[in-house]
Amino acid sequence: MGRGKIEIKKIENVNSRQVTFSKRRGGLMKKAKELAVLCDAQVAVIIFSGTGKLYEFASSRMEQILARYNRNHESPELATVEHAADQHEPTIEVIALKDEIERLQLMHRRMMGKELEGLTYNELHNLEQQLTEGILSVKDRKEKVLLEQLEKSKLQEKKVVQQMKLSWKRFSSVDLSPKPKIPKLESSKDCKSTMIMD
Amino acid sequence: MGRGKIEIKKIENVNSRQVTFSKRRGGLMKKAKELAVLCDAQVAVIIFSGTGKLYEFASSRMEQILARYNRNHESPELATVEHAADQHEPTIEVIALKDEIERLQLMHRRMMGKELEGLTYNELHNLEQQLTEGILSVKDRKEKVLLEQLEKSKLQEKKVVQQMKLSWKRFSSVDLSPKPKIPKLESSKDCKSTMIMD
DNA sequence: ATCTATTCATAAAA
DNA sequence: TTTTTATGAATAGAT
Repeated sequence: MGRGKIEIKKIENVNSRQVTFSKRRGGLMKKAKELAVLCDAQVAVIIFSGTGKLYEFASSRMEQILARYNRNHESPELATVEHAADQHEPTIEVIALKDEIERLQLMHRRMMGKELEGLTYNELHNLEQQLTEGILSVKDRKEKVLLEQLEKSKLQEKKVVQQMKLSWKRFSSVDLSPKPKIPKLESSKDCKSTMIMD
Repeated sequence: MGRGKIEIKKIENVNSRQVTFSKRRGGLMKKAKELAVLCDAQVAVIIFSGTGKLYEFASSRMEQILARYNRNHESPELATVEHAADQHEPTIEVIALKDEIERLQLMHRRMMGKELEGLTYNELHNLEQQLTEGILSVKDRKEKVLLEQLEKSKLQEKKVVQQMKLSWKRFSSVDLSPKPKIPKLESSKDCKSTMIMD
């Protein structure tokens, strides 16, 4: 229905794909609304653009239609299913990957204490167990990190103190040192602390 | 688009409403499919006829689209973390999806207390905070589930007790009949106690 | 976004 | 319901 017939396959040109999306989306929404009004039907349309933006139409509250769908979906013998449509071949892999992401995200949200509604007591218990173990490990690790930092600090401090002692000795030129000094070894990179005088 | 223009309002004639429904439903499904293919969009259409029959179209798994809808709908301001790159080669999208899975899996392992080596003290602290909040929510939910179960148990118990009382009464009142019937206790949730007759 | 030449969808009839 | 056909709608490509 335009200046020429088109083949129904993915439009490769990004710009015209976007334009067509916008036009046809509007058309689809209009048709959905007309169907709902003319035929007294309950209609819901959900569209995600290629860039992930959501568009929706619902002839009544979307939640209600989806709830009804979920109920009716359980009994397939009562539903006429005009299902389509495996597209090209890569989409199957992509769909699988997206499903996996979905699953992982749900798991993550549940570990954050969200969307726990569907879980049984045992599942909740296992989740709590996991979280408890996680916390213990994290606390352990935190402690270790702190200890390491402390150790480093002490070492640093010691070096600085030694450095200062040395400086002091040289400055006062008094040999009170009980033991002869081993040649100074400046191993650390930031122990540059400039020797005064000489 | 037909032999005459029509007004968009409910068609009162039942038969022509039915005919129009059938035709326009087909048209809508076709348009939905075309939109999905042409523009690489994810499209779902759900229709309940006036008589309650379900018709559906989904360009991929309906469950997956509805799940995605639920996520996006709850927080419209949070743009879905969809691939930033413009897809021309499916491999780019696939790689992006795999990376996301990688990221989510690492996050998950860290919440389980594994692979914490690279994290700073602050990151560990935040992680612990998250886990703590998660545990609190889970414990809350667990308690709620237990309470609900307890409530249900009590109700069930009450029903059973009533059932027994009733049975007892009948038993003792007709104990002169040749064959006293002892009704069986139905363990079903809806103890319909259908023991009339005699 | 707006404009048309075309194709498409469909109302009415069969 | 499905098919046919005349017509109004939707829209592809251009501006």
